[in-house]
Amino acid sequence: MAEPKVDPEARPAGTRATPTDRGGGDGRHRPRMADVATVAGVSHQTVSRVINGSPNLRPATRDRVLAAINELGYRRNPAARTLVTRRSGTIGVITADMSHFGPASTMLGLESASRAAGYSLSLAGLPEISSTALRAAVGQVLDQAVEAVVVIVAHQAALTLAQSLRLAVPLVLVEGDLSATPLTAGVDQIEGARLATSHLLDLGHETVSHLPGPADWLEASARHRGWQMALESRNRHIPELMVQGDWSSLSGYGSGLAMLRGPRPTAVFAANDQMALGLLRALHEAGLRVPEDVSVVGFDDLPESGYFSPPLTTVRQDFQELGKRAMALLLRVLAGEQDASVPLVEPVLIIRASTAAPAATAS
Amino acid sequence: MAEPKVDPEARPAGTRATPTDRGGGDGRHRPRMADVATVAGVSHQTVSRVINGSPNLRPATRDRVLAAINELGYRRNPAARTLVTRRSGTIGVITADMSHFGPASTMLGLESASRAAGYSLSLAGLPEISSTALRAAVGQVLDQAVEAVVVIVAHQAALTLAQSLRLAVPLVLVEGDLSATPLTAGVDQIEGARLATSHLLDLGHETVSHLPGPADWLEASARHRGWQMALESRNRHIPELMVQGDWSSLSGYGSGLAMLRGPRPTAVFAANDQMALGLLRALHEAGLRVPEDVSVVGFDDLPESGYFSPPLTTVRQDFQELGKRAMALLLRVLAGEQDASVPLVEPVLIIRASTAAPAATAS
DNA sequence: GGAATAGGCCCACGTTCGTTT
DNA sequence: AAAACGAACGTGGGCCTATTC
Repeated sequence: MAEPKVDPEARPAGTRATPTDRGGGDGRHRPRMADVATVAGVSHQTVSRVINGSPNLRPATRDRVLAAINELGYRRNPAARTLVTRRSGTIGVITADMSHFGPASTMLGLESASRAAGYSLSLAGLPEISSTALRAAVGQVLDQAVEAVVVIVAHQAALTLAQSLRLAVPLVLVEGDLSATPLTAGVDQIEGARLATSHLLDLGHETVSHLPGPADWLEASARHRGWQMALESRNRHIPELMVQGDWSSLSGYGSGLAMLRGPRPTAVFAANDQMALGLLRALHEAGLRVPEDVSVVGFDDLPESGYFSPPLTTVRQDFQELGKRAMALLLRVLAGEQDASVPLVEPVLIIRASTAAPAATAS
Repeated sequence: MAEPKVDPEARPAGTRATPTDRGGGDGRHRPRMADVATVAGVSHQTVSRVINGSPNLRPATRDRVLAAINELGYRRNPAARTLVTRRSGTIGVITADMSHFGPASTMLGLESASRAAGYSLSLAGLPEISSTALRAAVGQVLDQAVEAVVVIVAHQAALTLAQSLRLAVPLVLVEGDLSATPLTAGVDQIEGARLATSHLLDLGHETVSHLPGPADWLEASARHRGWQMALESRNRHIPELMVQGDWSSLSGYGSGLAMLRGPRPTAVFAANDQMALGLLRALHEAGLRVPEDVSVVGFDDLPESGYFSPPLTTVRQDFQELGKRAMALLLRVLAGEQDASVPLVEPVLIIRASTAAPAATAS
């Protein structure tokens, strides 16, 4: 285990501060409760009472203590506090790639919700998606004595781990599926995929092709299922899947090129906006017009998606709300609620210019 | 100050665990060092020595302790450790909008670098960009007893705060300017803007218009300056600024529309890729071709930018590298280096299809 | 003069460090 | 040389005493 390699205080390494070092309240060290007590002329326990809002306090005393706190710039020591209360007030967050819009926005929602609840966040990233890396990340946050763990990695490996791991603290998985894991917050991916597919069907398309995301990501498989269910419920032919993407625009582009070598679909539902963008590009380069020749629907509604060429019809998920729900779920579990759960976030279809009725068939 | 509202342990509120509660090593509680010691038949100090790799240890003892640690699943208590060592091993990270690609990627780099150095990250988000919110966020991480603070908010307000604040711990500002703040890591924005502008000039454009970002963001003003310097150094006319954007595609679109009402430039340097995208959209809707009628350069190189219509010529910044440099800088400062600094990250021009020589002028 | 009310004292939390055996 | 002892980090909780009306 790597250790911090440096000492933040200018004291020579190995030297310990002796009690006389601090000289009873001079400005050299971080003041502690006792220093405040001295200045206010009370005991440190009274300072503690003031800070924690005990009701039995003479206003004059409280004011004196508050003034002393202010004067010294006192902040309580979270380590000492954690030690005695056995509560760290910290939640561990594990994320795979926070440079992506979805997870990053989820973290944003999580952060504001956690702060509102008085918790702080300790972060752990995943250098790669693997069971080992996940395990290491869990260990990393556990070493921070977190009171709970949130995993924003909607990957099969994370699901498996969540199911197998027996932690002393609750673990919430942020994913988009109604899976078998007890603690889950997510967006209703299946409904989102249905929305997208039905929209295209409603426009008059005979059927809809699907550009799937990586199969081991839970959102990808859920969207795949939703697409399939939407077609089945209307008794439509289920086209062969397009070449599976990896969420990136490049893979969407590649899948689009591959698609163009076969019979051309009139409508495509791409598993996310990035891949949809790559697909748009491939279609454009092939001289096909969107939506006249091919309609395209994405998923996510990136901030940029409304400015693609053409502006992309897509399914919006409210990631920030997702983060908030995950936190709400956690709070309930921490409060002791047995079978706590939160409803899935409902996705919304955003209709723009990349979808239209198919050109008159075989006319 | 909001407090965590719940108790993670299933113990009734208000009840304290008495020493007999834990029953000397049963599985009910998080084991402590003393439990390990009991199992291994040594004192708890010896366990500490094993964990901290003290040289004076009989191998047999070490093995026994290690076995006990394993058997009990012992993890040391960071609070107790922090209390006595006066080191939290935690760095506070303040970010304004981590759902954006830049800051999020920077955090990614920061996270991996900090973990490698044995530090963990404590996160604080900004509900809004303001001096007050910044101050609150700093307070929030300070309440975590962080050993240092990284501010990923390249805003004027953050710069001002960083200069005025006298913290007991170092504060590194991640921004893109060679400003007067002592502790800074950044990408060379001026050079990036120069790269973009010169590229357009080299293609034969008489001059280059600029779609600026919000003036109170340091990157925006640096890019503005870089653009201006590039034109000046070649004695080119400096066109009036386009309507200032707010980094969003929408604002780029709006600025584009406004531009089309005046004399049309042949080349535009947009302060980021999102605004460039909005501009592309506005140009497209006006029936103008890019790059034939207007050349456009962006800044950032989003993962999507290569798939815009047309693929966007832009200036790439390596955000992850930026995060790593910020961390490297911090480590040096924490190690006591007086005038520590790290070189700016060099941006790279990525030439794609949105730039070309101007159409023959006044032919 | 008995009940509130205000505030002090002791201890424990789980580590690490200097000293001693 | 190897390991135990004792103390200390700064806070919060239980308990108890000294005020106050």
